[in-house]
Amino acid sequence: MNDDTQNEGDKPRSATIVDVAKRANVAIGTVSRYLNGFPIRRANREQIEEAIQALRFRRNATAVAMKTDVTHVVGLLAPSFDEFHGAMLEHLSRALRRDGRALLIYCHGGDTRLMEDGMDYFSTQRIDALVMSGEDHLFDRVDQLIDAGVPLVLYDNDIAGLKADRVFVNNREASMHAVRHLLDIGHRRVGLVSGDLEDSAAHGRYLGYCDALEERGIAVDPRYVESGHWTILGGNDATRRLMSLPQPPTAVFSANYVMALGALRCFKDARVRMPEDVSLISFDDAALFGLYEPGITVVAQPINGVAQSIADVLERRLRSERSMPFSSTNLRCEVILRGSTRPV
Amino acid sequence: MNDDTQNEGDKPRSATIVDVAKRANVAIGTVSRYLNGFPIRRANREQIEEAIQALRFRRNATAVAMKTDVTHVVGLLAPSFDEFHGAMLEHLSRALRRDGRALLIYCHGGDTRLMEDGMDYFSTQRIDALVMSGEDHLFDRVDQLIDAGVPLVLYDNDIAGLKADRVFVNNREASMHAVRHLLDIGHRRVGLVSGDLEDSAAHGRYLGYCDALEERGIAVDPRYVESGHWTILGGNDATRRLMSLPQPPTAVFSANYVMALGALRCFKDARVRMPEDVSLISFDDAALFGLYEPGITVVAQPINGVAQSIADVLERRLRSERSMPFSSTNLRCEVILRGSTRPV
DNA sequence: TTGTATGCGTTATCAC
DNA sequence: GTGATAACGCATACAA
Repeated sequence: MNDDTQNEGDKPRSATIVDVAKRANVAIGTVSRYLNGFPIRRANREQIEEAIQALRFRRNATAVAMKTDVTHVVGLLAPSFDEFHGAMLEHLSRALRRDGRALLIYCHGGDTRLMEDGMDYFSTQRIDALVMSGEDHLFDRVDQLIDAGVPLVLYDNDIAGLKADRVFVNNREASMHAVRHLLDIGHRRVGLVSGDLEDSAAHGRYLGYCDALEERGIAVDPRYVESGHWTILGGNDATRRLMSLPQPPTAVFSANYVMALGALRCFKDARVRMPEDVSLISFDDAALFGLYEPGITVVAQPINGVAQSIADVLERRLRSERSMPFSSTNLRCEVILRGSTRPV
Repeated sequence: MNDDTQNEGDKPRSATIVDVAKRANVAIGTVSRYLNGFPIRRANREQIEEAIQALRFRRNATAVAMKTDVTHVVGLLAPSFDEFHGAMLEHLSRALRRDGRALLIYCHGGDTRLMEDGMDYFSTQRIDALVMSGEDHLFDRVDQLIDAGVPLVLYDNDIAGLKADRVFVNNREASMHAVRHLLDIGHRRVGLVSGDLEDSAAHGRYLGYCDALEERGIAVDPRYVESGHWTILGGNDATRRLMSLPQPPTAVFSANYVMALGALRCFKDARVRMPEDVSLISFDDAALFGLYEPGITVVAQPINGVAQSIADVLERRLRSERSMPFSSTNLRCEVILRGSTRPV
């Protein structure tokens, strides 16, 4: 009866609860109950534990998922894993892990086809929930997924009208503070390197920019608003257009850190000195922004807070009532003053 | 018989192949064969396709995994998702997706307990393979996973003695080139901010450093080698120790970009000018390194190449013989000269 | 080709 | 508490 010989090279069959039950001389149901923390007669418990050890038994998560329809896996759909989304992922991964969940990731790189493929993938993969940075034209697909019973948490960028939990930052207020700071130190011509304005995040940051200007009685001049489409190249182009205006801005506000990289590149190429010739403030803090000479003033997002909030709302929705009302969390960003902004 | 009413708020039961078969008036086996691309009578195919559309049927990946013992999910165990590992993750995610696989991630942050928990998690989760940046004291756990039939791919850092595929970069040669460059421009006292020397990556980079010095007849002085333990704070400390030597180095080589951040911070705090007072060269290229004033000379890893190689070797091993001999890939890094290194 | 039946490893529902 | 046994959704061997 010695069955220890595994097929060399091939995938060995690992022990199941049936094997454990046999070896422990108990019923399979008893083993299951042990595994799920239900009360067990002491003698049986010891037998079972011995068997589990000896057989190196590990519960097959796939089978559990199939029975219970719960995978403990959460999907994450993100455009990239740059410093911002990477940090986000890292914190979220850790926070979810504390609740016994893990992240299945899909990275679409802004490519529409890939996004759709990603949604497709997630709808067959039976995830417990989906976390994503919203993309407007995915509305229908996401909506279907929700209909199929998969809870959704939106972060970073909204998709209006979806039955979902939301965790965002106060884009509008934070941007207003940022621009207000520039106005406070005397700037009057402030350029905005914006994200795609259809994106709620870009829109919010744009509105905050407007708020600050209007508050000081400065009319919003559309020529000073250029979209950098969230990318480094786009940010570079946008900044260049801004700086070649007849009256170039004396300060630039970039709606994310990637585009700020493009702006820095532009300043460098055009030999525009910062902060002597132009001030810069950017959304998102990056590791090097504090080290860069001069340090770059930023609006720092509470990335860990966002991650934890996502994990929290997920835990509540998944653990308790799935029908609880949808929540909308709004976290505060912090303006960190550094050397890149100075009075005109 | 109208069963379209879903339990409001609760998880709706989604259509199975049984439902599809019923509606299409074919046997369940036929549907399965259709799904798996086997030949099907035309009339049946049309019926089935209609049913799938109407029922919004999506194949249940969990059930498939249970039957076939293949999940199409690959585990990734990484210390963090900073710029390096984030980029790695992004490329790997995309490369794997092309072969129909996705990544289940676990981030341990260098915490031993979390690493072990991660291994635990992956051994119940029935992943098709595990990709990881090696951690020496995980040898036993990883070995068990391999015994359980899970192929392993090591990248970034090795664990010696494991039956695994390996995808690394030429740490030793690349480091030699980097240090050689410093010597070429006249430096004689070159400091090394090293990673933990037990790590193969750190060791390789250290050896390359030694190679270059010895090649020029310069003895390796242990006082010029300080470990920064891969972290920003560690790198900062290490650099500080280096710079407070009676004869401080005129050039510093940092074994990764995170510690280079610490070095930069040190220079900044100590008002050591770069490159006037000290030259710096770092392993890994970071987005801001090219923009930083002066640009930072780096040894750039072919991150995309690493990711693609991992995907390739995985595809081969998973698709064809699981028993194929283990491969070891070694990719070339590229030294990118920028302003942070200059002749003494 | 197609239909039928069995099993993958668990959980859950019964009687006992 | 425990032991049988029926699912879960799918793939597959086998007979038709």
